[in-house]
This record gives sequence, structure tokens and C-alpha cells, in this order.
Amino acid sequence: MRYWLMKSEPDEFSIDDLAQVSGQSVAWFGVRNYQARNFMRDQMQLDDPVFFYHSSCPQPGIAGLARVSRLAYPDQTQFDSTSKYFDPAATAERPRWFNVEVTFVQKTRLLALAELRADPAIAGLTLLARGSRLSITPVDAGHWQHICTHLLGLPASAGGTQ
DNA sequence: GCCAACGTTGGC
DNA sequence: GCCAACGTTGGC
Repeated sequence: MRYWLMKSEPDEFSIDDLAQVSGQSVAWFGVRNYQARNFMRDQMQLDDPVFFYHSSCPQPGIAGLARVSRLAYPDQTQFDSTSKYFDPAATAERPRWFNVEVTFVQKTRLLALAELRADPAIAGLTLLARGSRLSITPVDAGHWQHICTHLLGLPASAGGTQ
């Protein structure tokens, strides 16, 4: 089991949007960065826990928990010439972009980026690395536990194995 | 809106 | 393969 942090612009798709379709599996389409794609395609496993992070907004930070509900498959928007995610170089035989699906677990309080930066226990979190802009980053098990129990006040089992 | 940091493109 | 130019991300 691996742990992840996935960024979304709340204007596009927020934790409330995910909560509204609670129980449904939602495609994480539109990722157009190779490193982030590789995480989804090569490393994400069913039921991996995910921090849902709000970016490019007034209050950037962790807004909730999700989990991976379907393994990666070709991102359909790359084939759609009317989509802003259209990629003319992609073909059905050789798709370039992939997405997993995720499902809602729970909302949390808004754990602000500034709070994350202020906690030395998670100084190594990839999100906090200088110049980091990846929209999908791995989270160490220890960092996951620390954030859940100490910063969010959730039980130690939050998001993990039941 | 600014700008640092990083990724991608394409000429050579 | 190098690297300059350009594009994007995303916090502030």
C-alpha cells in the first residue's frame, strides 16, 4: 500500500464535488505531466489512500481523504478534439496519458499549506520540496500517519487498512 | 499580477 | 545531445 497526495483546483473540482458523488468512482483525467502519469500508471494500487489537496486557490491545503477505486487506464480526454486535454499525438493503439479513478472517503478540516510547512515532523513531504509543482506526489507512511493523527485528529487507521 | 522553478520543444 | 526559448504551475 502506498499513500498519495493529489492536487485539484477547487474551482474545477473540489472535495465538495467529490463528496457530492460519494460512492461513485471518479476519473482523475487531465494529468499531462509524465512523472505524475507514471505514478498513476505504474504505482497506484487499488484502495491506496489519498490526500485531496486544494491548489491555486485562496486557501491551499489538504481538504479531505479519498482512495484509489480503479487502476489506471487511458485518459479518454486525450482522444477528444473538443477537450482542452486533447493530445493530437495520442492514438488508441498508443495512448500517452492515463488516469486512475478515486472515490470519496471523508472531508477534513482545511489543513493549510502554511501549517504543513510549519511542522518539522513532515519536513520531507514531497509537496513541500523547493520548487515542487507535481500534481500527484507520494506520501511516506510515517508522514501520512503524522498528518492524520497529529494535524487532522483522525484515528490512526484513517485512510489505511481496515 | 509577479515570478521562481521546472518541464517541453525544436533548431543545430 | 545541447541548450535557448517558451510554456506552465502555483504560492504569494
